Amino acid sequence: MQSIVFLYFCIVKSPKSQITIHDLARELNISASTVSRALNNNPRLSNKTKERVKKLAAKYNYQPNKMAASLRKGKSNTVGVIVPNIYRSYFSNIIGGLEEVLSASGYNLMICQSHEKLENEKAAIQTLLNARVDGILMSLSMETKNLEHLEHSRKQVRMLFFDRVPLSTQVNSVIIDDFSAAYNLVSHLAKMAYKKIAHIKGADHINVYAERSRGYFTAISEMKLDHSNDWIFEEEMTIEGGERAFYKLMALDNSPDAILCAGDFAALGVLKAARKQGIAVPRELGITGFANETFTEFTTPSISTVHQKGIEVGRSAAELYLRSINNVGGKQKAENIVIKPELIFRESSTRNL
Amino acid sequence: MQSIVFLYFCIVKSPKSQITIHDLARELNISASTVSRALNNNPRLSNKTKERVKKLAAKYNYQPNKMAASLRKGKSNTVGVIVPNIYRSYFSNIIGGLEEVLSASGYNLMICQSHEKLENEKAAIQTLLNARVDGILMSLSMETKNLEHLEHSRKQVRMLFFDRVPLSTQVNSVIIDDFSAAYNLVSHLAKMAYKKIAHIKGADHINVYAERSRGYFTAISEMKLDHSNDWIFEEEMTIEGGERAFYKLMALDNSPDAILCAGDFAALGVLKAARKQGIAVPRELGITGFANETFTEFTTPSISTVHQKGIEVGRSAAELYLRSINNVGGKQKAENIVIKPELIFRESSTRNL
DNA sequence: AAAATTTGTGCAATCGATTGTATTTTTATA
DNA sequence: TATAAAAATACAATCGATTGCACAAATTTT
Repeated sequence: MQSIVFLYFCIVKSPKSQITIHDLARELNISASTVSRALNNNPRLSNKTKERVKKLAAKYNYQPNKMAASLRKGKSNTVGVIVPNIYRSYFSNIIGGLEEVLSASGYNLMICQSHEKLENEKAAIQTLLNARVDGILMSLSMETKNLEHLEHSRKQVRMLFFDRVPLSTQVNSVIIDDFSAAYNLVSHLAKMAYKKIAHIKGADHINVYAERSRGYFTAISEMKLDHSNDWIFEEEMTIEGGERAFYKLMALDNSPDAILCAGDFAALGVLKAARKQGIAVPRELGITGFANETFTEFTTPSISTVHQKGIEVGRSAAELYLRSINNVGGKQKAENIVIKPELIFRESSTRNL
Repeated sequence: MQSIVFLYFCIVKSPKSQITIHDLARELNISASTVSRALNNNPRLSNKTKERVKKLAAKYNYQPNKMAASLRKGKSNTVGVIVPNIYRSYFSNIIGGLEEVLSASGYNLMICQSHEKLENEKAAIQTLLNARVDGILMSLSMETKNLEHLEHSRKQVRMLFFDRVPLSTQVNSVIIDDFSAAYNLVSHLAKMAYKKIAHIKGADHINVYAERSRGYFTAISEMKLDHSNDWIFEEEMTIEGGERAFYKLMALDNSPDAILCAGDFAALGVLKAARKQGIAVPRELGITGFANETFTEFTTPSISTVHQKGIEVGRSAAELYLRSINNVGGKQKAENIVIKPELIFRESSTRNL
């Protein structure tokens, strides 16, 4: 008796096996292939049959098994996405943009985070290849300096990079114009009569940081502004990184009066430390960040920064990806899209002269 | 000639078809089933054979086709996640926690956003069912008032809810103790000698908002604090919602001296409006929020709020899910886990008396 | 040395949908 | 009416991995 009750629980609780085209075919006394064709609107079938099949499918709430279809078609309609992490608003915005475009074209997203570790990046690629994604859209982790681990995935699926892209290889990519953004920030600071502009920079092997630095140096030299090697610090783009750099800069005989930070969190660190030291921002010290994190709008003073248009980057990446897969025959040249970011001038760098 | 060149491009550019167990079997002169067993460490095989197979698999960088395995096993090792959106830090933290635990157990995540729309929620469920996920972990959208659309998915896959959970049905769920959090915030405000505490509340059909309100009302009545229906506003949890409520509250003859907001963005709206009106926070007006969004730490004054421990919620949800699937036979009672949130007292509600 | 085990592999069916080819049915034409 | 053409549908193989069962080889037991 006991066991019967037990069995009853199993039956009720375990997920019911789903309806297949064979079930439908049996009930309609037709073959499974006809059912398949009916559901896919194959022109070889009569409308009458199509109607009958669709009606029954609707009645039973038939759900096609995508795995079976994918296996047969050799195409999963899923694309993998790897980002350093989804916490940062820039990346979650990119994902939003990707999803918007790709889901409209019938693709699913499988999202992985590298947490800035090469190991995780490799593992994520494995996972996505096993899941037989049709393509991988990714942004490199901080630790990724060489691209060997991408070689065999490149052979198996279509790849596309956004934001943190390989410097060397010929691949489809979407980035923003970090160079101009940094250049224009310097120009803005100069207009605000800041004379000694320092730079807290990120690691040079990451293209975005390299470009921001290049924009800074180019602007400084073209505008013939004061400069000094003492004003350049490579740091982590974190609050602590910003604080550390700030204290070192303020300890100099010849301290700067403005700091271009390659990231918002570093800018925030500078701001916190400045407030603690009683240095007036923006009057005595101008600060700019990068990324337009939500908090930059609400600090006191609010922080000038660069809106990287994540959603737009995501959309462009998705569109470029779709274009590349619909162009299988054609000679494919790597396409590199550059999105113009938008400078947002706020209190931290705006002073009345 | 032209066509040959064309073909050449096709071959080079199109993803190479991947190695299968049959390829390995052929090369080793054994059967595919033996290869499969070797790779799965089946005890019936000799170590010698296993070694040979594994070595060759490594050499060719063999990737098992998960779709084929899933199809055969009737189990995809993928779980679907539906959140209102991934931009909000609470949800991205939950996803982080889910991923941490589930990926360690060999599961992949497929993430969908409802953007607070019932339509999107339904579509996401369809998509996940088609992808044959093993389970769906979700948080309801704002628009979801009735649960009919969940009925058939409940029959097909295991479901689990977090944060925004169904009020009625018996299902596994993970929530935080919103009631106590709100209760304790009121108690904290009372300790700070605020006498007239208002409440900007969310929609009552969402459990989290209902619980926050209940905590507020219970505290007010148990502590015998002043109260008035004029001090209660249901609003959207946005900056604008907070601003609107603030102006209405300040227009009263008997204005409150503290506002318990059911969300951080509303609290931020209140803060912005108060600053604009020259009302001193926290001296003249106490403010508290909910969610510990990043910006709450960096506003001036910083905002007191509730840390909802998203990562922990995500981990618990994942663990509960794993427990539930490993317990197929057993009588399954719905389990409801409640995480204790952490109150974070900052400047916006802390005054020296 | 013959019989009984144990161990190692192969065969073939299976998961569910798709699709080239074959077959049947219907309609049009001679 | 017989025949050709067109339309509708069925058959069977396929995608790649898994697994129950059968069978063969090696080992142990009697």
